[in-house]
Amino acid sequence: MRKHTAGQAAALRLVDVAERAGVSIATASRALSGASGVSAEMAERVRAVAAELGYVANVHARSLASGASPGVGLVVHEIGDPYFAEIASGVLEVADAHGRMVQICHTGRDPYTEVAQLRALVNARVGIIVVAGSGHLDPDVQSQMKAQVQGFEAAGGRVAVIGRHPQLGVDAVVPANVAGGRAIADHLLGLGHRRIGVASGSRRLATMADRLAGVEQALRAHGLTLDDLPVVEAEFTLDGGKDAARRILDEHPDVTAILALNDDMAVGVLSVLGERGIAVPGEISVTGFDDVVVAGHLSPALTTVHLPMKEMGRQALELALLPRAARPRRRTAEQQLMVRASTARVRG
Amino acid sequence: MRKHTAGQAAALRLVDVAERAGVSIATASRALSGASGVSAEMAERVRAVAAELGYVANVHARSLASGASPGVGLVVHEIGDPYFAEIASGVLEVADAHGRMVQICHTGRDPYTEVAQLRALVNARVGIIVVAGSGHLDPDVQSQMKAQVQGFEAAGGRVAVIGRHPQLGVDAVVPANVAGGRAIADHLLGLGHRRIGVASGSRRLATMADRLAGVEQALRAHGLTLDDLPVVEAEFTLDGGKDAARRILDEHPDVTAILALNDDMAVGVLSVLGERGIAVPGEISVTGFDDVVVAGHLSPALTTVHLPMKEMGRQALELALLPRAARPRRRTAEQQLMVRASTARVRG
DNA sequence: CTGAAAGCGCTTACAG
DNA sequence: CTGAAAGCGCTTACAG
Repeated sequence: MRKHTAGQAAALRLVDVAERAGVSIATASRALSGASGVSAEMAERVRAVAAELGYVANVHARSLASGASPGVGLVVHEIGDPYFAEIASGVLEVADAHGRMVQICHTGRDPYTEVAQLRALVNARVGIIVVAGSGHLDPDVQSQMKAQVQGFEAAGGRVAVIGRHPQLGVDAVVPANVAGGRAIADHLLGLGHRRIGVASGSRRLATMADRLAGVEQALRAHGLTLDDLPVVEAEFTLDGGKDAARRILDEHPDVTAILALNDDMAVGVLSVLGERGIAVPGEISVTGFDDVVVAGHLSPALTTVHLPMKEMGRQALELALLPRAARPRRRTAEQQLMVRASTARVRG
Repeated sequence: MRKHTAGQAAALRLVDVAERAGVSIATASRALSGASGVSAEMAERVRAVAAELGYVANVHARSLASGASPGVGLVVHEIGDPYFAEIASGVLEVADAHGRMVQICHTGRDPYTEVAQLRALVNARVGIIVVAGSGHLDPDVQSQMKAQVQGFEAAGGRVAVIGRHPQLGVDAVVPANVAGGRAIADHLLGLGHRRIGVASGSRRLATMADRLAGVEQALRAHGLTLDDLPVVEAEFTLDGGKDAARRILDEHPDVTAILALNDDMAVGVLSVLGERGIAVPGEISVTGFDDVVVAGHLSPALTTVHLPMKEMGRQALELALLPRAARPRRRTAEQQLMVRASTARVRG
């Protein structure tokens, strides 16, 4: 007896369609999957019957039989974070257009959790994986990531990453983090700032390394290096930004600007400056990075580096939808400096 | 020959574990799924072997054989929207804790797309569906939703919704939208505002109806009704807020406050007021609804109604994880008025 | 408690 | 081009 007959919901099966169309399930299967080896009229008839009945293939049966899966897995650090939410939006848009479902995983910003989520996705037999978090500089993390990814691709899976993942060897959409870091630091230096506090996330992340490298390039043109600046590491979040701001202000009360390595941190920085009654940009200038949607509406409107997050999400999935290339593809996502109200010429 | 032997990634199967443990696959299956009918030591041995080998069951095979699926589907209007991103974060957190993967779907705010996504999820054979968007007042939409949901639950699926969905008859987490609407309108009225423009999303949404009903309750205490106010319908987004603000200002230049029915719209309203050089709250007060994370950091900090979005996401999935009850459960998510800098006593 | 066997709903060589 | 049959990796009555 069929399962689920308790409800009226018992889904149609391929046999139902085949019977109604007067063909074998083999023919019905081929017609529906668009495979060759069926006459045009036969295929048309089967498809018409399927459409009429509202038949949709059971993905589990299909995946089990074919070994392939249409599912796409998306790994983000934290979906509540606007940066990842906007990327996810782009991924969903493209997935939708291709009739694919996306499974989404949190890592909570822990690299080993990321490896575990990757494994979970592989076990869930998705056909494509998009990793939206930055690569990690730790060799142990890298090799574990690489093992998962290679196993997955060897089995026919496709993966694309957003951000630089050293050594991973897969298709990637790489934001212009170095150029962005250079641009935002140049902007601050051009306004006369020299005592710049940097609010950074974990420096083990490739994203952080790249943004800092850009900052360093700009500094060098002015005879400075990062070592001359207070660079404070904290969580790469709003609360982390608060934390970093407090430490910068307490230990280096003479800073005239705080350069946060993402907008979330910048919001936290603004919040602490507000609490302490420090005027922005009157007394201290503040910058962010990413340009999340609300950045232009903050108090004050945030000077930051724009990155096209949604587009990055779209491109990553599009890359992964392409057949695997002999050598990994790489798309660069351009940055753009957005000068707004949170920065001004250095005081005094 | 086994599939996938091209790569080293050929996943282990239950037979591999069973062989290694010296038992039948039936016993191995029972041991691993925690079913009864296996001796404790046998079960322990099998589990040890599975752990050692790193075996994870193929979800597709398992779902196909058992008819049940551990997957959870999440339907949101737009994942790039902070309201839904925060809800999703809560859902993912609980899903993670239960070892379940979540498939996420966009509706683009279209009710018929929502029905279609529901159907897609049912076809994907998830075991649980969480619908995060507001219910719709259109009877045709309601009956289509209901048909999908009932079929799904009849087949053993579980669904929970966030927001009021009239007639749906499923477990629900319902935010205190009426009370919130009353509170925010009361606040404005208490400050002396009478000419209040309302920036609303589609009034076909239950959420909108409820928030407006709350506003109306507050108005009545002052001898007013909604009909006395300019209520402008637009997209329930930042751009929709801009649109609504322009129409309100152009057609009713005498308003002293604009009450937006969510924070996204409020941000758009603030943006237009800024463009036109209208001081907030000096000339016009502005309020939002939801209290997304950045609301307190906007320019000016937004007076709004706090809703615990992440917690709502958690609760919804927790409800859906429970066995179906005789009558639908309902949890209320409390609101809290957050008075910040965007509202002030009416001028002159 | 344990195992042999049927079956879940598909796809895909293999014949014809 | 079409179909009968094996097989994908599990679960679950059914015997023992």
